[in-house]
Amino acid sequence: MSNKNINIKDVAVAAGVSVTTVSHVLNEVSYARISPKTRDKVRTVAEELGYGPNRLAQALRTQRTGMLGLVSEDIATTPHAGRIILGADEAAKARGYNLIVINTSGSASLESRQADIAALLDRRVDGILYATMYHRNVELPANLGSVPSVLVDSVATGGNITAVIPDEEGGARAAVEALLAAGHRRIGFLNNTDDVPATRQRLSAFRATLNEAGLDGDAAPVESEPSEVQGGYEAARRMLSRKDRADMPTALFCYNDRMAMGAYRAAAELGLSIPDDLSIVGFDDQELIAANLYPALTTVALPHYEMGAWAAEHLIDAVEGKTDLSLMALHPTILGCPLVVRDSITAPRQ
Amino acid sequence: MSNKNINIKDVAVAAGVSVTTVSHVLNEVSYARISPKTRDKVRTVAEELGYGPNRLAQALRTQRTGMLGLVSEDIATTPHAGRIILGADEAAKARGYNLIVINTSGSASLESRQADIAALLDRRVDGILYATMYHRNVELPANLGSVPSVLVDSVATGGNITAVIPDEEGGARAAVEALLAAGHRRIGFLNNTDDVPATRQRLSAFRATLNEAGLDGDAAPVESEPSEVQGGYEAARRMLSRKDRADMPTALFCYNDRMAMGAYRAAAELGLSIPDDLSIVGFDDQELIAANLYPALTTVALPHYEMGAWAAEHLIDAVEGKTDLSLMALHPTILGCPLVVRDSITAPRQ
DNA sequence: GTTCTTGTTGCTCATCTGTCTCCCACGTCC
DNA sequence: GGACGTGGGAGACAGATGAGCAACAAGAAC
Repeated sequence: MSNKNINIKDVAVAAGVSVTTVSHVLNEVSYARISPKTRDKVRTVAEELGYGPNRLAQALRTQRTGMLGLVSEDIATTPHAGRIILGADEAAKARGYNLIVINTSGSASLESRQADIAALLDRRVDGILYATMYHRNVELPANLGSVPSVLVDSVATGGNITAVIPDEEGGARAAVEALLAAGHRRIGFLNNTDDVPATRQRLSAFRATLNEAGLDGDAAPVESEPSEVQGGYEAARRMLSRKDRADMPTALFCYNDRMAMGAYRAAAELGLSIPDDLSIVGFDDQELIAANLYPALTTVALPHYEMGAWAAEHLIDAVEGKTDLSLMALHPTILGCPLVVRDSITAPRQ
Repeated sequence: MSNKNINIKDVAVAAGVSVTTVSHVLNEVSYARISPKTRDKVRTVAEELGYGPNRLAQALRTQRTGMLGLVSEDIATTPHAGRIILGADEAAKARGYNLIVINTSGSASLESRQADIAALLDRRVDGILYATMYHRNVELPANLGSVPSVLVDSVATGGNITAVIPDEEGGARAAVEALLAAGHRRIGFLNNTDDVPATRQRLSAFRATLNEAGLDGDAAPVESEPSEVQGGYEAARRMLSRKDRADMPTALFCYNDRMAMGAYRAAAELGLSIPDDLSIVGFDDQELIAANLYPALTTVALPHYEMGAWAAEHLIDAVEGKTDLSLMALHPTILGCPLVVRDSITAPRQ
């Protein structure tokens, strides 16, 4: 398809019919009565000429562009953004849509983000996906509301916009349960210091899961540091340098893979071998880290691909009138965070 | 700007002038003679109404969409893709263009990649950026030629399409020179086994740089493995387990940061401390790894952001007739790979 | 057996989407 | 009657869409 410079009129002339007929045939207009012979002729000619409709003209007339705007915060900083884009792109492509991707920074002014949305609206996108790079409450540009939109990986401060987010609690639960299942009873948590939902939810799930296993979740050791490698290192040093040996955790649940990476180093320095002396679970499944640490890190995957695909899918449904987004806007949709088993968990010694 | 549903006619009516006049004023058409009063009036009204031109109609009329297609191979696999997109997006945005991003897989069939290009052409993008995720020769879809295009991070097998690639040799040279400058004389190279240009070019630059320093580059030790962490580990084990201690390298140049990560582990196992016993330089500057290893890895950065920006910039120049891409197509443009100094290099012992 | 009505089938015409741009019109002042 | 200053009209871009027009057949009325 799509030899530029061939338009519907060329096809009409070559097939010896009117433009209208070509349009009717190619769009399979239901009420159009056209003989099978003519239909064949039109289709054959269109094919031969390599005709593809000019989507601009089409969009102008039908008031539908088949384009979705994807504004993504900090696209380059994390590999997560790529997975969201990939999921959205594949879902969109499967339904004949394309993505206009615009990068914005999480620290960008509201005006600049508003300008990005405006650019998308000027292009008459059918809907907008607004993706943030970590699950938190965001303040949305006001003009976002003028077109169907879905939030990816965050919820809006004002509420009432459809959103998909990861199941932080479920993921944390899965991580802790994996440690419990391996036989661990003294489990520590290296938490983040940022005030984001994930921090609170992973912590509460951590405690709750321990409580449900008959342990004292509220007494379980937690050390908080910034969620980087260095923070993980320091939190782990503190936690693993406890006075009483019998008190020391045999397993660590880390807020993310980067902190887990720091914990690996702390363990190495303290002469603790992973997983024999210390089991570790991470969170995020940043493959570059998780798969490449030694031993490879068992961790919880964030469903970025799935969130991107879910968002695109439902946005398109809304655009096509198959769904009412406002109904879904009441509560964010929560997608599971599966455990990715590698080699960093085993039974505790003895 | 861009309150949907407000069109130029609304502005014309509200301002009490014709559509033509509004168009003339807003586009600052040079030959249009319109009184300052009228101009003010039109602009004020347009502002008040929140008018923004419908880019679709504009594009249909002017035969220019202000959109660039970016087809990116394996967008989600590496963070590099994000940097290319970011560079391209920022350069494009600065000139009023937007990007339609389409993902494709490096292993996708030529037809499927051709279909992606076709979708872009149907949307009448002004030009196409074709980004691959590692610098190699690619076979391009034939329909790419029908619109100005630029290859990012690779060169075409057929040649004669403008391309930007990283300066592999310069980067390797910088890495080796950093080791030489620190005083190292016995330097090993952990190379990749893939048959890509980078493999050959980094190797030849490695040898050449040593030769120029008065050393015997051709005798310098090289171990090749797949360019992953595990490969780096194995190559480093072999290289660092040489019979003769006096023969052992005091510094390692690694094909990429992942291999360097493997080398770190090998060094740790062999009781070699980095950088005191062994200096290491990587390549790629994958921040997640390079900045987070301990000690932080000195490495060579690939100019992905810069390549994306360069490509968008020159593509737009070509679209706007300011540049003739075919002139640049003769030789790929080469962008520098700067050394990123961290903590993994120091002077050799004694 | 002819003419008229009615119904189908097959396809086309006119109009619309929103914007740009070439060309023309009108008035005024020398 | 030009020159100048101001502004408007009518396509054109490429396609979508619904009303409507021929052509023909079958049945009805005479």
